[in-house]
Amino acid sequence: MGMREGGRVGIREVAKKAGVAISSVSRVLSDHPDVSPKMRERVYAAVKALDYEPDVLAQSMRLGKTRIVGFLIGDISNPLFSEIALGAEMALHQDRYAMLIVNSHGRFADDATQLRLLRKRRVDGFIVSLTDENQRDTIAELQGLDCPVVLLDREVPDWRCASVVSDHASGTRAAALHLIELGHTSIGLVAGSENVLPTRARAEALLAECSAHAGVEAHVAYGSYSEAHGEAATEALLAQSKPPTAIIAGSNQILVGVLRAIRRRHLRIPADLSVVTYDRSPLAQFLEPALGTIERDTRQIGHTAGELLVESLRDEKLPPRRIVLPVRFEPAESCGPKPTTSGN
Amino acid sequence: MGMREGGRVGIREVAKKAGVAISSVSRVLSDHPDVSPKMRERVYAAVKALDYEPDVLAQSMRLGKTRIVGFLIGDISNPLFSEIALGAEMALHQDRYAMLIVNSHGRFADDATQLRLLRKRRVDGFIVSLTDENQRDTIAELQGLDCPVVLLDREVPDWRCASVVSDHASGTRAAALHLIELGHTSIGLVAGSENVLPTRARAEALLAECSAHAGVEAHVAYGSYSEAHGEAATEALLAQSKPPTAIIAGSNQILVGVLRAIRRRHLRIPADLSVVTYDRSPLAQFLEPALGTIERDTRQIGHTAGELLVESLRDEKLPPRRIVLPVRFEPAESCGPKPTTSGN
DNA sequence: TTGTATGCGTTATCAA
DNA sequence: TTGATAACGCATACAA
Repeated sequence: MGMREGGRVGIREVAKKAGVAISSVSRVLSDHPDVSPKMRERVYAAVKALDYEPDVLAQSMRLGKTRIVGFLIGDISNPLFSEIALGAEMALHQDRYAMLIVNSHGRFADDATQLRLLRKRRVDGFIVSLTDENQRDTIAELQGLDCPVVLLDREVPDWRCASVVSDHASGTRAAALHLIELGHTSIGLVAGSENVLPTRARAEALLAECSAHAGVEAHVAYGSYSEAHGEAATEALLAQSKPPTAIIAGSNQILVGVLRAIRRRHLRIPADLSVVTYDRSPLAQFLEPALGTIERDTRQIGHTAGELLVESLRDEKLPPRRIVLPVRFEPAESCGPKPTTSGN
Repeated sequence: MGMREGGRVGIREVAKKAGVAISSVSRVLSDHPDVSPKMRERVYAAVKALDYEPDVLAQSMRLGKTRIVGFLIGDISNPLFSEIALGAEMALHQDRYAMLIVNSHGRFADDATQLRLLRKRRVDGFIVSLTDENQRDTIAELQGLDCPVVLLDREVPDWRCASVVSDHASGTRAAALHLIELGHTSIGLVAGSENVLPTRARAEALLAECSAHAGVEAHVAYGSYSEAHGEAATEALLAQSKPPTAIIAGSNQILVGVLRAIRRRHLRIPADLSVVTYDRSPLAQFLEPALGTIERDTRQIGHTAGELLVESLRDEKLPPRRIVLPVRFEPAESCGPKPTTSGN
């Protein structure tokens, strides 16, 4: 082993051992074209003998690149995000990028703070899922970055940026149409924050689909992506004089709240109320009845974002691409015909 | 703004602007005790005027510290792990540590590979949840690290290391006792890999509790933490001549397989078979019937691990601490009396 | 208390 | 094709 008394073994020791210049060692290890086979051999022998590993810190400092990607996300413990993170990590890992994950904890002010932190860490690129697309601080911070950024299901006003988005509209329209065909004339959407693209895209799509059918109306309850909002908004929707007969839950967390409210009111699904949700969770398949689900391949979303970022990292002058990924609607028993009695 | 033509603004520009030496700027910014108030003022003024930010890369290289912690985990998309990761990130973030997450994807060979990657990245410390505690490569890599490590629910043979573990035995004993009191005399545990502490601790506890009661036997099916194993192992257990009348699922993923097998056989819970599972998932509360659960505060596990690591980082010569966190058993309707008819 | 000068471990420029 | 050497941006030992 090449254990040196003081600390680690550096390129100097390798050069000395191989009897060549430091610069030659560097050239060999960075695959410079102009090196003789003999030189290669000697250097590699010394490297192996000393068990030398280049110091990435020094390399980063010299090259101005860290080969680290920053990943800003609302909350890694959200299964949706953690799946995306895994997909991204797999894509990045293939190109030897590491991933620094930071959470905004759903606090919009933390978007800018965490971006700044990542920038200070000198990450080479960003994958970003903002909590709020409209904060001036956040936008300024984003625009100030002089490295590739991939937005995850987000769009920032007046800023062209590479992004990976899901085709929320199509999935939502399919679900709405299904409910309408079952006779529902009032559909509630317990949505998340208006400040992110998916919420707006879904609400728009639902409203559009409903408007396209005479006598069908939609109720959208904006709020946060939380159980609490899911529960409260469902209560509010059902407390209306003419409550919806079908409800769409805007996320896994919201779904929990929706189901809580439904349980508290002792409503039967779908006899009293039809339910649809976005994004499948692992145990959903065992719920009774099975839930109609608007779903997408979360792993793929992350992987695509990772690939797109790597692509931009390879050639920083590439025009920003916007990739749209499919969304499916899977009907299930939780979607039934509109109840004939209007009471609850 | 301190925009410089070429690149970023460095400490040199600040020194020049303030009319002081580079070292004085450095001292002020690193809160050196011996600096006059006047100097402080001038430097901070220049810093503010130029919008100077120290280059962490250069700092890291100089200090030999990155203020980054490496987090090795089986699979961040596993809700259990992602909750732990969130807790850890919160603790680390408080001490201005960033977190580099890498996944071993449940492949034991990747434990060593990913650890090596993190080491090359020069992280200051590790939080590690191994896929396999007994691989020589992994152990060698771990022992070769010359920085603090916190093991997550793992223990490495013949190596003292700081760790955060759950009190698996107590939760498992409580569940077993509950089932035994309900009259069950054959309890199946669909466990995960024998190569990690939780599996062994749980199996041991179950076997011990069963042995302590005359006529009660336990069947442990080891395997992987996967749906596939959950399903296959459950099938195998139920196909025995004297199948268990209660089954404990070793993880969320295993639970999915267990429930699949149960559904395929059209067994009723708990009339035909009682079910208990480890680790609560978000939608579990809406399953019919509710599942008896052996659970713990995953967020706290991560947070504790983060704190413990920070503590070790503060004083590297601290003796390794082992922190044991509580595990609760929450009975529910899925645990019923032993079926009187022995058929299935 | 402040300034000067060296080195951290590389890569890259230039000359040989 | 190879070698000597100057940065990269900062922290610190030492001198003043």
